[in-house]
Amino acid sequence: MSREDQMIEEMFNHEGGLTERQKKILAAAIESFAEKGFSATSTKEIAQKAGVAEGTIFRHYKTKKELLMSIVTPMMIKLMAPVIIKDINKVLNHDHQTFEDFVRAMIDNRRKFLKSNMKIIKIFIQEIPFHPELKEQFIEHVGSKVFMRLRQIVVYYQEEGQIIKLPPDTVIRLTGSTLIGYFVTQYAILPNSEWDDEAEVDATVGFLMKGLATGK
Amino acid sequence: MSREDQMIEEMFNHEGGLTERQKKILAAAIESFAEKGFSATSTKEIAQKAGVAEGTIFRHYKTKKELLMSIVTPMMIKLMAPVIIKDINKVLNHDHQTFEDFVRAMIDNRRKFLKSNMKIIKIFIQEIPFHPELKEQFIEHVGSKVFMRLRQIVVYYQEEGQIIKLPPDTVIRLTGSTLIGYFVTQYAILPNSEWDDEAEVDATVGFLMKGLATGK
DNA sequence: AATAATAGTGAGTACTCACTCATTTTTATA
DNA sequence: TATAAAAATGAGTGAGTACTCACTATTATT
Repeated sequence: MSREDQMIEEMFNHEGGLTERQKKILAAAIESFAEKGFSATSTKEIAQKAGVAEGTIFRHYKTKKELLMSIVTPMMIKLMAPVIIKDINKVLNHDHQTFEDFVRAMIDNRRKFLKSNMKIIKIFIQEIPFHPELKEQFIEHVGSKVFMRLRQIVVYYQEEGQIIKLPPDTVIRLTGSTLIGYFVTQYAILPNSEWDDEAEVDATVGFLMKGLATGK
Repeated sequence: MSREDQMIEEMFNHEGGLTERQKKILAAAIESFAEKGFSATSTKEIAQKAGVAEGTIFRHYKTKKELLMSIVTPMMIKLMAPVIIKDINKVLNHDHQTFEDFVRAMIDNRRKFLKSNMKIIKIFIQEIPFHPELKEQFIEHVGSKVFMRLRQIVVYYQEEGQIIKLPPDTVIRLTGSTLIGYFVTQYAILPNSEWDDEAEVDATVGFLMKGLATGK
């Protein structure tokens, strides 16, 4: 395990050092922030939902905003970790022979992440416009590192002749748009409707592959 | 001009019957809601920015929320109007010979709409998660009508043999994801960066066309 | 068992919130 | 120009707001 891997492992387990009450506060805050938004949620409400005195919240988090950040920041670490550790290695080790293999693996991987972090991701997206630090943190963590790796991956498959030689950033944008659109439709727009997932995944991946096929 | 067209015209000009002070209040509210969010904006702040007494706001709008709705609702009418009136007719009149012509016209059309309604659209997107009525209104106006028309358009080009015969809703999703991704990248993610728009539009449209090409 | 350190409490603080209403200012009508 | 109607005002209202702090309960250390 590399030094970088260890760093990330530590960041993951950072949540381990939480008291029982702290966990309750976090759970209550996640619930309320996701539902009503940061601004419209009162600390009194969080305390009640957590079954804790209001003062207890401020013993652990200096401000309400610090509570928000302690929910959202670790999620960003989680967001980037698998991309820069596992998937990139699989590509470089030729575990994913085709770009399609890679995309399908990404879909699986990101779906799991989405499902187990729905509420926190919701909070993150909802609050990004109002807290510039969030965007900055995101660029710092995800933007620089993940993007760099994704560029490498794209260039790799381009040089293999599997996908069109557009600028890598453009390829990432087109692929990202398509996959995010797939997830948003399934989980945000039509969360309760009938949805033939196998067919939709096939259509989406098929569309992507044809759209990015080499011009030859 | 059909009865439906007239209805929409009326809805458009609904803004006409506004006093000078009302316009100032709306402008101030749009500014603050877009920047800080609905919940974090106080009526006092809006009044000050508009150069108006706080009571004046409540003479025209019973509640702060009614003020929000009076900003956001007309925008939804504007959003759907051009789609259901102009573009659909052009398609049915064979003004857009190819699906590519249609997509490019849509990009132009929606870009103009976006540019002249940036802040209100920002407010709408930011507040949707916290006000279920907004989502319901959106489905009622945009969802039902616009979607129906888009389905017709897709079926038309499918029967012409220009695009693949996936379920129309899937085609709309893939096209929508691609175009929304293009706009979001340009205006929300990289609003200050260098961006070769001609190249990006060509890449995006090219990707779409190849991705949706018939399998023949 | 005594002491120290940490965690938890909830009433209290100064302040802000959306909204009201009696009063004043502006506009329309005669 | 006098009178009625409409619009605008801003001090006032009670109900919150995030956050503090003197105090109590619990846990760890000697």
